[in-house]
Amino acid sequence: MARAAGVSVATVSRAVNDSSLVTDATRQHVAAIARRLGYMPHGGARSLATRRTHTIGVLLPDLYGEFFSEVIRGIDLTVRPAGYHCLVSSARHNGAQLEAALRSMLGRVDGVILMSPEFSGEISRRTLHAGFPVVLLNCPSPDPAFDSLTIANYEGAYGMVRHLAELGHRRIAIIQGAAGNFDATERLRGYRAAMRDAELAPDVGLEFAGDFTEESGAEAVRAMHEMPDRPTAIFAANDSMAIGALAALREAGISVPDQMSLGGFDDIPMARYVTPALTSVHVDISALGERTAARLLAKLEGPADARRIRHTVPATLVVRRSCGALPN
Amino acid sequence: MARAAGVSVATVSRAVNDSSLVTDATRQHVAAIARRLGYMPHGGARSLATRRTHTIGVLLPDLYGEFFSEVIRGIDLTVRPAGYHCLVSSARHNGAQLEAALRSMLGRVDGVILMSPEFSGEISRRTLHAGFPVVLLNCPSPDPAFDSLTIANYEGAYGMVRHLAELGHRRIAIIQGAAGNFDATERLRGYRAAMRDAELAPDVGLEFAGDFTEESGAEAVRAMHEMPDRPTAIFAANDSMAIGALAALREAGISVPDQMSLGGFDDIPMARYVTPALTSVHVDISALGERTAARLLAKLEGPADARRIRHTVPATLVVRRSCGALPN
DNA sequence: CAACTGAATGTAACCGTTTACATCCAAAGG
DNA sequence: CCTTTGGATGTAAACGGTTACATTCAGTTG
Repeated sequence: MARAAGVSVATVSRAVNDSSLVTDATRQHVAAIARRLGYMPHGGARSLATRRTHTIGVLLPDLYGEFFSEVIRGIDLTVRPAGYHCLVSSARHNGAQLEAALRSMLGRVDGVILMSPEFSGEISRRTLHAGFPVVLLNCPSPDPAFDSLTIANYEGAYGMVRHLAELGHRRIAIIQGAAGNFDATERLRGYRAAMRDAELAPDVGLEFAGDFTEESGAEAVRAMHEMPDRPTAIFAANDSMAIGALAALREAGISVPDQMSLGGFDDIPMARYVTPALTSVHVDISALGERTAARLLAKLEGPADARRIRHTVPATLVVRRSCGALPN
Repeated sequence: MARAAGVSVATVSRAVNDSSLVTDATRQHVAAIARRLGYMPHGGARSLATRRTHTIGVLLPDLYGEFFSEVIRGIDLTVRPAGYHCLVSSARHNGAQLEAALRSMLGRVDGVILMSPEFSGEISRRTLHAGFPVVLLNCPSPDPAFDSLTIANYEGAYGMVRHLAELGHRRIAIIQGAAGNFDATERLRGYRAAMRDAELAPDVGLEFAGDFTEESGAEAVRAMHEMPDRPTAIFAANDSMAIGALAALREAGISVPDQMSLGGFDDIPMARYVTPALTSVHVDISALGERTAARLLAKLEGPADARRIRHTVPATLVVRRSCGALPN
C-alpha cells in the first residue's frame, strides 16, 4: 500500500487518521490509492500499537428472554456513541469457565462488564492485572474492590409482599426463582422480611420452588391445590411464572383477583396485556445496562478514580388488576 | 517475562501454547514464573501474529425481545465450543452505519454474520476483501454471492392464513409488522398469496398497520370496530401484537375464538399461557442462529468452498385454542 | 572417538499499525 | 547568499506475540 502510493507507511498512517501533519494533496492521493487497492486498516494491529482496543468485554450467564437483550441493548447503546464495541460471552459460567473466558478476552478489550452469579473477587484478581477496569453487574456479595450495580430485588419484593399484606392477606405464597440464582435469593429475602414485618408467621410451606419459567409457575399452583388451607395471595418471583400461575389458576377455576391475588416481578411488556393485567415490580433493565456501561466508560476515558461506587437501580411496584387492589 | 524465566520468548510462547517442543520441566518452570509475575498472554498480539482472531462479528439491527437474545444465544452456543467469541454490534444500521461498523471490525474478526434489512452486496464488496467470510441472516433479497439463511416467513404466514380460511373464514384481517421490515413484508406476502389461493377477494381494508408491539395490536382491533362488516379472523404478524389484540378484543366483549379467530407468529413461550392459548407459527430462532453460525464456522475452518448455500428454517403452524379449530 | 542424529532451545523476522525522532526542503529573515 | 525555521515526510523502534530457521548439546552409531 505504502509502496503503491509512493510514500512511507508513516504517511499512510497519518493520512488515514486525518493527522494535521499531511498535506491535503497527499491525503487525497493516499485515499485514492487505498480505494483502488481495497486497502482497509487492520483494527487488531492498530490496537496493538495504540494499546486501546475500543472494545469492552461483556460476560453474561446463560440467561434468557428479555433480560438478556435489554441489558445488552442498554450497554451497546451507551457504548457505541463513544466508539466502543462489545465482545460478549454468554455461556453458562462456572468459576473455571469464567476465568477462561476472562483470559481469552485479555488484550482484546479495554475493560469488562461482569455479570455472574459465580463471581468471586479471587478469580478476577488471579486473572486480571490489578487496575484492569471491571464493573460488576448484578453480582452476589459484591467485592468492595469493584464497582458494582445491582437491581433492588430485595426492596422490590419487600414492597410487593407488603402491598399484598396491606390488602389483608395473611397466607401469602411465593413462587421462587431458580435455585442458586442471585435475583431469586434476594427476592426471597425480601419476601421473608416483609412477611416478618407484617407479623405473619413464617411458614416454609408457603415457599414454592420455581425456576423462572411459565411452566414452573403453573406447577407451583397445582401444588397449592392439595394444601389444607390454600394461600390467598401469590407473589411470583418473575412475570413469566406469574403468567404460568395465572393460566393454571384459570384452569382450576380459581378467579384472579377475586379468589386469589397475584403479583409478579420484572414488569415485562406483556404484563399489562394478560387478563387480568398483572401487578408487578418494574425494573428498568435497559437503564441498568446503560448505567453499568457508563460507569465502565468513565473508568476507561477518565482518570483513574480510586473511589468504588455501588449503585442500585430501583424496582418499583406497579399496581394493576391481578392483586385486587383496583376496582373492577 | 522471558528474561525472568531465563529463557527466550520463543520458549515462553511454546510453553504457553503446550507445544510438544518443550520439556515438561521448562513448561512447568515457565508456568510457575508466569503465575508469579501475573503474566497473561495478549490476545490481540497473538492474533496479529497468527492472523486468526477466533472471533466472529455479529451485526444486528436494533431488534428487541426474544428474537435478539435467542439468535445470539444460538450463535454463541455453537461458536464457543469451537473456541470463538462474538463481537456484536446491534445498532440501528443504515447503509453508512453498517459500512462503518463493518470497517471497524476489520482485523478483529475472522468472519461476520450479517443481519440487516439494509444490506446490499455493494456495501460489503466495497468494505470487505473479496473472499472475506460472510453469512447473511434473514436479509432481504439476498445477494447470490453470499451464503444466506432466512426464516420461512412467507410459508408460515401462508399456512396460517390457509388454516383460517379452511375453518370457513372469508374476512380474514392481517395486522402487519413494522413498515419496511423484511419479516413483515414477507409475512404480508404470504397472507396475500393465501387469500388469493382461497379465492377471497383482495381487500386492503383488511390489512391493518402495526409495528410488532402489543399496543399496535390493540390499536388495530379498535380500528376494526368501526368497520361495517368486521373480519371474523385475524392474523397478527407476531405474537406480541396478537396478545395486544386479544386484550383489546376482551375489552370490547368479543369472545375469542367464538366470535373471532386469532393467530399469531413466532410462538413465543408465552403463547401457550394466554387465554385462550394462542395459535401461532413456530420458529426455532435459536436454531436459526446455530445454523448460521455453523455455516460461518465451516467457512472459517474448512477449505474455501465456492458453493453458496441458501437455507430456510421452517415455520410451522401450531394450532391452539385461539383459532377455534379445537373443541372447547 | 568422531560423526551423526534429533530433541530442546535461541535468534530474528514478521504480523500491520503508531509515533518519537531524524531528515529534507522551501520560504523567510538577516 | 547563507542561516534559520517549521512543515511535510521518512526511518525505525515499539506493541506482544508466533514461527522458520539456526544453534546447541546430549545420546546414538559406525
